[in-house]
This record gives sequence, C-alpha cells and structure tokens, in this order.
Amino acid sequence: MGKYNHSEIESKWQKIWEDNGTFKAEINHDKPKFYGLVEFPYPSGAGMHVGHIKAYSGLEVVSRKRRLEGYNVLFPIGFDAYGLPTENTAIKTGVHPRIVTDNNIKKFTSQLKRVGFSFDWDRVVDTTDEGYYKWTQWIFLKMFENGLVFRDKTLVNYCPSCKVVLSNEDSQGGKCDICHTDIVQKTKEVWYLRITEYADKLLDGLKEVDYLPNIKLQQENWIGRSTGAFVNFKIAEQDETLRIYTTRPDTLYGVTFMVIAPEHPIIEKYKDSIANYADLENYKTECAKKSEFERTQLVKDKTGVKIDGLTAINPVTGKQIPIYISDYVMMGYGTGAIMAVPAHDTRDYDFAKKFGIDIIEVIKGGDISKEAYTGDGEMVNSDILNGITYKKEAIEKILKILEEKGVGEKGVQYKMKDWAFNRQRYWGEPIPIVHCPDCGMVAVPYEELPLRLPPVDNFQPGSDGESPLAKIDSFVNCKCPKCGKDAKRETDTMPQWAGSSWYFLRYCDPKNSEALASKEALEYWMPVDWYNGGMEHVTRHLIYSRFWHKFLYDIGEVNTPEPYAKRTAQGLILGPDGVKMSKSRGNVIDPNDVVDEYGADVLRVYVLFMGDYEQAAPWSESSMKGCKRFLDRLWALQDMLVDGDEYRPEMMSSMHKTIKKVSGDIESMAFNTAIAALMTLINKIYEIGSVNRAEYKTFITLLNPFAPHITEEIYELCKFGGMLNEQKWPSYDEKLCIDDTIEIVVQINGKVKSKINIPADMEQAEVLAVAKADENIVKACEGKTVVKEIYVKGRLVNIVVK
RNA sequence: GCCGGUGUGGUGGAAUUGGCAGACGCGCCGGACUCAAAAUCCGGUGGUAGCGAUACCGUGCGGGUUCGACCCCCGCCACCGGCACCA
Repeated sequence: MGKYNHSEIESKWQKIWEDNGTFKAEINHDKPKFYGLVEFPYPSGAGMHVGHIKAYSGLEVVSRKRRLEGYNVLFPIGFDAYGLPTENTAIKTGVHPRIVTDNNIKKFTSQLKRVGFSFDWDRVVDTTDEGYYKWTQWIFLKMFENGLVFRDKTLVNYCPSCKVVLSNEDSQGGKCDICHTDIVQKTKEVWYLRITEYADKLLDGLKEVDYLPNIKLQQENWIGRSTGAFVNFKIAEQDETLRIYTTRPDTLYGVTFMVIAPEHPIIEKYKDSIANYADLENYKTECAKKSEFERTQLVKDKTGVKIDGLTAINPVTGKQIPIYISDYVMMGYGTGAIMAVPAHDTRDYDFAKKFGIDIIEVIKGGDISKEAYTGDGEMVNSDILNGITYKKEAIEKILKILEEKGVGEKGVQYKMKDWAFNRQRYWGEPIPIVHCPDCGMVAVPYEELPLRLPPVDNFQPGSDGESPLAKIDSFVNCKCPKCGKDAKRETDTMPQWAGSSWYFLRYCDPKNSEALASKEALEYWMPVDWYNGGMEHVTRHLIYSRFWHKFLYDIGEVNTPEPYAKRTAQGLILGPDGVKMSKSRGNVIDPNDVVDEYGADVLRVYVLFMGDYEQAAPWSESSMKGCKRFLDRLWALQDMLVDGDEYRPEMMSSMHKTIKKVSGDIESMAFNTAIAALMTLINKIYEIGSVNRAEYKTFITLLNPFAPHITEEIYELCKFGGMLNEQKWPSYDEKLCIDDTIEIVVQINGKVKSKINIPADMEQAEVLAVAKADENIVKACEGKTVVKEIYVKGRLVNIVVK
C-alpha cells in the first residue's frame, strides 16, 4: 500500500470528474429528479470562507447520496455578483467593477473546485452577465405591466450643503454627519415593488412547504398580518371622517382621545381652521429630525400636541374627544391614525397620563389607576357589550353594530412594507424605464432588452446623490418608445436582491436566449427539492424570491406556486476563539490553507463533524486532526483486507446498523452522527483486525458523499470495478440490524443494579424471571416486597420494591 | 417589551423523543514500538469516597408529574438571534 497523498489523489479525481462530465445534469424522464440548491455566493475580493464550505457541504452530501440512489441530480452553482462592495473596491482601486468581478469569480471558482464539490459547472450563472440580467429586466417589465411597480414621493433626509441624501444614521441630531449643517426634509420619488399585494399568498404558501419551523415563524412575523377593524370617526367641525385601524374594536367605549401621525394629511387639509397649526408644524419638523434609534429609545416619554380646531366624535357614544398628533403613531402603518384606549393599551396609557386625559375602564381584571390592563375580562361601561367575557364575542358584536351603522368594518393589516427598489449606484441592473415628458413612465420594449449597463470610466457616485449613470448623456438621452419624442432614461439601478430573486429558475436552462428558461426544463426540474442557506436571508432573499416566483406563477411563466419545497439553514462557523469570524478580529480560516495541509476530504468531513449542522460551532484545528486520523485509518484498512463478498457474521449487525444510521442521518442533516457511526464501525474493524472486500466496499460507499476523493481512490486500488460514483447506495435489512443476544439493563426503583444478556426474541415473562434470578438483583431485593415489574422490550427491566 | 433558540465532563458535542446520561472526536493519563522523538497501535478517562466489589452525587436554578425525567408541566436565571411605540 502506498502512502495517502491527498493533494495528488484529489487533483487526480477532480480532473477525472471534469473530463467525464460526471456531474452534468441532463433532463432524463427515466429517473426521478432531485434539485438541490445552495445559496450562490457573492464573489468578494476576500475569497471564500470556511463558512461557505460548510454551507455547501450539507447538500453536497445529500446530492452525492441521491446520485448513488439513482436520482437524476441538479446541483448548480453561480455568482450573485452585483453589489456595493465590488463597486467600492472599484472606486478605491480605479479598476472597473467588471474586471473586479471577473477576477473574484475566477478566484471563487478555483477554490470551489479544489474542495471537489459536485456542482454542474456547465450551468454557472452570473447575475451581471447580460444574458442573465436581460431576464431580470424582463421580469421587472412584466411586473410593471401588471401594476406591481410604482413610484411614490417620500420624505428623505437631505443636506443642502453637501447636496446629498442621507440615511438616518448619517443625520443624527438633525445635523449632517459630514458638515454639521441642519438637515432638511426633502421629498424624493422612489421606485417600489408592490410586494404587499402578495402578503396573503406568501403567508398561505408557507402551509404547503417544508421549511424549518423557525424559518416559517420569522417569515410570518415579518409579514405581520393582523386582523381588526377600520372605524370612521366624524370630525365635529368639518364634513370629514377620520379613519382608524384597530385590533381591539371591542374597547371602543373606552376611547377617550385620538392620535394621528405628525405627517397625517388631514392637518394640511384643514390648516386654515386649526388655531395652532404652527405648533403642529414645529412638532412635525422636530420628529423628522429624530433618528429611528431615538424614536424607539424614548418609548416611555410620550410627546405630542393637541390639535386646536379638530374634534372627533366617538361613533358609538356620540361623545366629543380631542385629537392629538404624536410620533408614536406612524404614517406607514394602518391609516396613520388610532383611537386611543388608555385603560387597555400601555402606549395610550402613558400618553393619557402625561396629558391628563380621562381613562375609562371597559374590561375588568386590572387596576387602571396603576397601569393599563391588556388582559381579558368582563366588559363594563360598554352599553350593550357589558357582561361579555369573551373577547371574540365582544369583537363580533361590535363589528356588527359598526357595519349596521355604516361606520366601520373588518380589516387586515400587514407589517411588511412595499419594496423600495432603486439605488443610486452604478453596479446593478439598469431599470428599463424611460421618462417621457408626454407619456410619463414608459417601459423599454422587450425586444430592446437587455438594456445594457454602459461602460463608464468614472463610476463614482454624483455629488448630488444621483446615480453615476445620470452623467452619461448617451445613456440618458433617448427617444420615447411610445411617441418617439425626446425622453430620458431612468438612471437608478436595481438593488442587490434583484438578481438572486430568480436564479434558481435560470439554472434549469442557463443558456436560453428566448426565455428565462424553457417550459420543458422548468417542468422537469422545478420546484427546488431542497434549498439550504443562511438564516440571515429568511426575511430578505427568501421572501423576495418567493414573491417573484409567485408573480411568475400568476402570469403563467412557471409551473409551481412555490419555488422551494424544503428549506433548511446551516449554523455559522465561529473562529477558534468562539467569536464570529471577521477580518478585523483576525480569526478567519482560509479554506485554501486547510486544503493544502490536510486535503479537501478532511476539510469536508470536519465541517460536517464539528457539531450540529444547524448550530454555530467554533473552529478547532486539533479536532480537525481527528478527522484526518479517521481518513488515515480508512486508508490503512487496505493492509487489513481479506476476501469475501458477503459481510461476515461478526460484522453483520454492525454493517446493517451503520448503513441504516448513515442513510437516515444524512436525510435529517445529522451529518456529525453519521460520521460518528462510521468512526464507530472502523473502531470495530480494528478490534477484529481485518475487513473483507464486501465490508470495505460498503464502508467507502457510505463515506463517499463526505470524502469523495479518497474513497474513489481506494475503490480503484482495490479493483472493485468501474467507478465508485456509479455504484449503488448500500441497503440494509431491518431484521439484521438486531443482534441475536441483547443486553438488558435491570433497575431497582429506577436505578441500574445489573445487566443481563438475553436472546433478542425472549418473552417478557422469561426476561423478568432471568432478571430476578440475577445475583445482584436477588441481593438488592432481599427483605423487600416487589410492588411492580416493568419490562421495556429490548431495553430494560425495572423492579419496584418497598 | 414581544417572539424564537440554547444551557449536558477539561473540551466540540451524542442520547432511537419518557427507558443504561456523556456515543463519536479532541485533550489528558498509562502501556507497546523506537537509541530517542514524531507517527502509529493497545488500554483508561464525569465527580467524591474506597485497595476493591461498590456507594453516593451529577444534564443552568427551584418545585411537580412518573416505576423511571436532559426530555413533559409550573416558577425562575443566564446567554444568543429576530422584531420592536404595528394601534
């Protein structure tokens, strides 16, 4: 036996796989298909991270197992290459983002190939490739056509000195972070995708898919559906109603005031009848200066101003109540106005206390002189609702009354907001819209796609906060596709999340120039059977891509309502110091170094063995050496090999048990225990001192998905015939997993006192007899009476004595 | 504040979901091989007491249910993640 030389063996097999096209996926209706998807990387300049290796190794093992099980497997990879880090590198180094991206992709590709992942390299997609982003733009236009794209004016922070739009973080304290000039509020038009229209579909679709429970929960919370009621309050002084949203219409009799957002349009509308309009304006300006952070930190100290000139009328009591403006009510949720029930809402309570407003109890159970009571209880002070104790009943009853009176109805609200979709940056997909002075927003005709990102020398953002594209006259100036007059192109680009919202569809047919993918390919491969990725994408990419997919389903472009049948997530790899790996901390492990020193197989086995796949675990080089030792021991088995094409009796149950354990554990992503089972098996072989050919072949087949290079090499050296990746996944027989004799634990009062060996098929009465005859048990029972005897088949006997 | 997760030896983590707590790996201790070291192989390894068979203690803390609890129930604590004045 030669020495195990990992670098030689690994490059040898990687070349063979590449030359043979081993992992190329082709449509084949004779085989069941399996589409395994991992999140394609953002090709950063830093290169790959061991975290990438762990993220891909999970489904890599599943995919290789599926092939051995006879599936036709699609396991693709690509690059999500548009984005800010690349653009910033370009600005800093003066190298064009196209070149930066190409270099980074090259680097990532070589790193991925060195690990021996079984990706189909013929299907690589690059979101910045014009053959790809043509279809990203195409989908955008389809959405535009279907009314899911709109523009809206919103208030943004703007520095008049720097002439730049600032984020809240850049404008703390109401001053520009750079020049300390006072920030002004400026209205700017922004592109939106109407994702809220799909809120219910995104929510309902979760019932059909197999996602980890916490992933579903996070998405549900993010969408944040709440049911309640809209209620219209008449304004006493005007022919006007103020509409509010509430989840607690049952507390309507406890309403003592109303609050509207500082930006609520009713103020502007009646400014001539509002005596303290100037005060309200001042308050609004103050609020606009506050950062998000301040707005959420000052929760307890409520602020606000009473509107002098507008009074509301409670629709059920007819009582007149004051209206306040306060920043604890947001314009972006509900109607931007609330009915305040201080007795039963903590925020309203704080506000009422501060402003000396009446607090009326309508639900018994708390002490409203001390705090708001938000629990359930008997209704009081509520006219016809009095005496009701079930919230649901009270809500139904009041809703009926509101509907009869025509002053309110059932309603639904979502926390999720529409998707602000444009960025003032260069390195992204150009938004294919033309602004025509006569026709307004006009779509670029489909046949003109892709709308190419023009090559530029200067991709620095403009000083006025405009996209660098705005400076390129040849790009900006165009003819209106509708009327032919002079028009201007939109110069903003799409956000990073656009390209990744449909890449899994492109993998099905990556080179198609007629469609985003052919119907045939989509019908064969979709949906993705198993998608694995990071938790950080659950409420971003995972929601966005489900939204795009559901839209494409609605317009008949794809055949499944959900893109992913199953979704799992891997845990982080922490640095050796137990903290998240980061460049600044200097605890990053480079996979290249590990491959050089230990080999790809060791790296692959280790990232899956280091702990629970879904949990974060710290890197440990010495622990990785254990995996190296394991593979060395496997290699050394070649010297212990004996003939035999059936498992030997002494190995029989171990073999079958291990096949069962490894097969099941891979399916539940319990890779660590699957590897542990193989380690246990090798320990057993060392104990016996030999392994026969049948046993060895099964062993390397089970390990093949984890350590494909060394197992292929052993397979070849042992002349088993053909290649390992073409063999069948081993099967097991449940009956043979059981040993002839089994060890039973004998307990007295739940404490282990002895162990007995019995034939596996022994009857209960006999087992109990044997157990009671055991000398330790006889001794322990002396002078006591047996109260109860319990036998758990194949496990234990418990004798209860007094 | 709300939602979710985690808590087990010196250490990373197991435990077929109510049935031998600590699989497997690391580390450590001892032995073999070696002039020696490394590598490898064999054995040991939760704590306390005991030469020992063995006994007692032990899964963040305090209760409970059960013949039996890391697992289920009630009440706490700590750490991690997400959302956060969402009406």
